[in-house]
Amino acid sequence: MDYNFKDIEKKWRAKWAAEKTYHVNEDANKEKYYVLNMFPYPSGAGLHVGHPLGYIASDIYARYKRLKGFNVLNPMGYDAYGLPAEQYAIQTGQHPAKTTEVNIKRYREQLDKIGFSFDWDREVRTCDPNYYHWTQWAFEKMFGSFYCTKCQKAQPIDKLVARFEEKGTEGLHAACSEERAFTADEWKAMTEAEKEEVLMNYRLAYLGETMVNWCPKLGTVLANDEVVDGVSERGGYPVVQKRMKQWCLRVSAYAQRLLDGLEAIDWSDSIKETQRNWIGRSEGTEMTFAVKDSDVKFTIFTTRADTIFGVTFMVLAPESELVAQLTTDAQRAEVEAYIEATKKRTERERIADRRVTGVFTGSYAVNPFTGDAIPVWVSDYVLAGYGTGAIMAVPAHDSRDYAFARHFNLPIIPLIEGADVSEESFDAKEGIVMNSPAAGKTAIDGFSLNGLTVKEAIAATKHFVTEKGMGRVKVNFRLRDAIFSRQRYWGEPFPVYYQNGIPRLVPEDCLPLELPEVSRFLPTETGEPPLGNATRWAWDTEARCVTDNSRIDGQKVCPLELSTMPGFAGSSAYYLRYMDPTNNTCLVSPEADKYWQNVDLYIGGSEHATGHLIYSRFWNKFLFDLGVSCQEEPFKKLVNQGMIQGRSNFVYRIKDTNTFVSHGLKDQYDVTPIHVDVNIVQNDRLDIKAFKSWRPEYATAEFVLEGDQYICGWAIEKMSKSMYNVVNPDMIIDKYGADTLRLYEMFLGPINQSKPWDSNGIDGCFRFLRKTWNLYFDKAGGFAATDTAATPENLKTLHKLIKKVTEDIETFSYNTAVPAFMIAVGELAAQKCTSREVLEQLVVLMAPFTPHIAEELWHLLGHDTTVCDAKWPEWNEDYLKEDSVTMSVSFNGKTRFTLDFPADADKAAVENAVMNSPQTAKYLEGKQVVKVIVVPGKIVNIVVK
RNA sequence: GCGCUUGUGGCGAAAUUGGUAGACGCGCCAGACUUAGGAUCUGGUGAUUUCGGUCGUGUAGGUUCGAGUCCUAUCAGGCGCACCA
Repeated sequence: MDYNFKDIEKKWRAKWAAEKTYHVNEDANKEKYYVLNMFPYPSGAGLHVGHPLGYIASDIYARYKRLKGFNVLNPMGYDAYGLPAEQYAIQTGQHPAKTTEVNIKRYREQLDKIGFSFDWDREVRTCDPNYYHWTQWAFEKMFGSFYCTKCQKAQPIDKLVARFEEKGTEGLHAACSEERAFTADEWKAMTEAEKEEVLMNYRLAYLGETMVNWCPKLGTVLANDEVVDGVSERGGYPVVQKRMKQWCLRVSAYAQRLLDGLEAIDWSDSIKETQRNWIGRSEGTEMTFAVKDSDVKFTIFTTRADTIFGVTFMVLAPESELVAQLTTDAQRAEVEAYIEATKKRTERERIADRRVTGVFTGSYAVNPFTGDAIPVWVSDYVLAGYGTGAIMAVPAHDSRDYAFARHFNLPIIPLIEGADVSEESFDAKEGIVMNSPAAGKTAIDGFSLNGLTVKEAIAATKHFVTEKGMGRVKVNFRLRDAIFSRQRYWGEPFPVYYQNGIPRLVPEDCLPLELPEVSRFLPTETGEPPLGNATRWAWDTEARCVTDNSRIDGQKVCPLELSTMPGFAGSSAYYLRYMDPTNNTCLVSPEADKYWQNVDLYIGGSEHATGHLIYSRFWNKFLFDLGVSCQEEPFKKLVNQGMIQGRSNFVYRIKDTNTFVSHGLKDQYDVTPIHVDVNIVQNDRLDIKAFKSWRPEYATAEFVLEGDQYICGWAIEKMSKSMYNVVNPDMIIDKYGADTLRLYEMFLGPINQSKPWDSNGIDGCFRFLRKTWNLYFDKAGGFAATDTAATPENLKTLHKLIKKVTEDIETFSYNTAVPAFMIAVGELAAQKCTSREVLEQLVVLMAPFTPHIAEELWHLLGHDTTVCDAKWPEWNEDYLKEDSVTMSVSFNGKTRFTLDFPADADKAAVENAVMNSPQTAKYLEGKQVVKVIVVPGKIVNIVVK
């Protein structure tokens, strides 16, 4: 009987859907296991073979866990809001709601063909009002919270208000945008607008005026992780720095917890390291400098407090407010010209062109240790957003300061014994400190660092600075607050309206605030949000509903916020929503949350390391503080699947002709390589007929063949339409079936490694499935399983396989599990095994990998339940025991021959037998035995002289 | 520049974690069956060799009876961060 994968797969897919085989409910009697894939953004191009890689890997694990008796949650949904979806819609001239709908349908069709065990009843879409209700809800909670740095958690903003009423900011521990100080009386005297403005400084979701990444082409601001090399990640358009009022999330408040949380989760070192880098914790000192002939004081941040005696100039960021205060009249024109010039440069230009630039302000700061006057400069190598936007420059021990000093001819004072700073700075934090202070000079209170190691000197300076009130020890993070508004149409609307200019929340019970229809949804270069085009887009505070724009009167009917939330908003807590996707009263019920806890296994690409994977950890920590999520970390274990690259094929056209030369002969001609559609090439052989009809201009093409074949060249490139190397899973499934595709994708190599797709090896996997199928049928086509007992040989093969496959699944080494199946099936075929007990367990082992064929065979074996409810077999070591072991005998580590021993032979017996064997005698001629090493079951090594 | 990661046949890759390197698959070679083969089945396949061997896991050292595996240095590729003071 033939392996008719088409009928088999179609039949079971229909049945699984009809019987809701993969639907799960909370079940207190069963242990839960939560498997999750990063949900896809449904692009217009559909799935290519790279997309399902992670889904297949997680599906195998989900099915395995189910067979092991766990109650497995394995959901799927769509990340449908955001920039990519909207850009696609704009490019194709359609409404994003429409393209999203169409794309999702296409995705679903493709996904359904691969035989996943997703519970589609739990599907979520980020653009669905029932879903984004809870995105908006979480935003409202963040707006209504501040971060207490003492108890290290989010707290209701009311608590902060109560505190201000009582004590003002005295002894306050709260994360904020800028430090402020006021008394209770001052607070009470503030107007409502003033109070609101103050509270914005502390809210976790706040309206802040900051430098943002503005992308004119996309017509929106972007978060830091959405900007790569100074251009937008989507589309590659230039990004400029612009001061704008934007909604932000105070992610920075959670920086320490985000860092600490990494210790407890099972993620790869590289992703953890990337996140640590992004969070960028840096312990240093803040020191205050006075300005000569002025009342102005300013603070700098340094990790090298020990180098205070080597400070020869100070530098301010061009955006710093201090610049205006410190610029003298004589220098004003020059400074203003410099700042104008800096503003014009985009981020990209600043990165590309690292010329040293800067200008003197005319002011001098006073070194608090020596009283020396130090010139204050402005330069764009100092960033406004980090530390205090001002630095003390120590050219001898910082390469950037060194370059600056060299360029402007400023003094360089070495502070470390033996450091040669004639050519470059000495940046390493090592060595013995000198010149601190220089010989013949004295510092305040006789302070000296001379003779200390750098480490000791840093500590001593910190201590001194703190004690004398000259500054404080400070931890800085590179992690910035996330900019949360986008001047775009296709995203979650903010549940915010403005009453007399003060932002207010749309009442919780009025959520979701639905995205309105607009006449034009295209973004504008000047940044007017498309939502401004909606006619009904104001909030009636009395009727508590959205109303007409025309009726805005500043009191009862107020304008709504017009920007929308960014792509990462909807993807930050979707794993919680899967637990309880249809709940209309809360994001997730406490019962569902308590049962499913958090994601046990999360699979997705490592490109989200500094985006989604930070934001969702932040979001979950916030919900944890609220008591909504019972786990602080959302994803216990993370597996990063590698990218599937494309394998392009080339034909070689002889220049100025329509003749194509086969790959092996191309060097004899002057040829142009041309990409050819990989779908008309098999095993690098061109289907000439298909090629001729591929494009009209090739209809008359002629060929120079090797033998009677045209061999194509190949190269590894990104999988993309323009390279004609996109392999569509539908075509593979049509030709070989979903089971073969699943098996082959796993067989391709380790799951976490990037690798090119190469259709060449797929036949091997198909042959294996056919062989497996044939194992269950006799020559006449009858079903072969009988009630004969399994032979010891059968059991050995089977249990070897159970052990190998179980261990490989547990460690995600699917690529080595597949060969184990191939070997086992080969052995069972050779053994002519027909034993039902063996064949049945083989089917269960295969079920996670190739569910369709397994289900078919399971039913042919006489079961009327699904194979998903079978029990994963356990291996028995007794069956694996060998009667005899083959041990290799080496001389000085070089293997010479092998000998067989009984499995239970002890060291002495083995040594005795080896030393008395004729082979050994032959090798020992004229040599002297120094030592004999016996590793039972493995090797005997004889050391000779 | 800093951090992470990977280097093994013609190709994708294995290697019980220090014990016979190259499992398994692709490709290639030979044979069988075929009108035919880009179908199927069987066998072979690291290099070299005077057929005894010898050499082989990016390179150079080291530890060890024994190293793909551990240590040191170095080279190359991939990824991430990057004027972060």
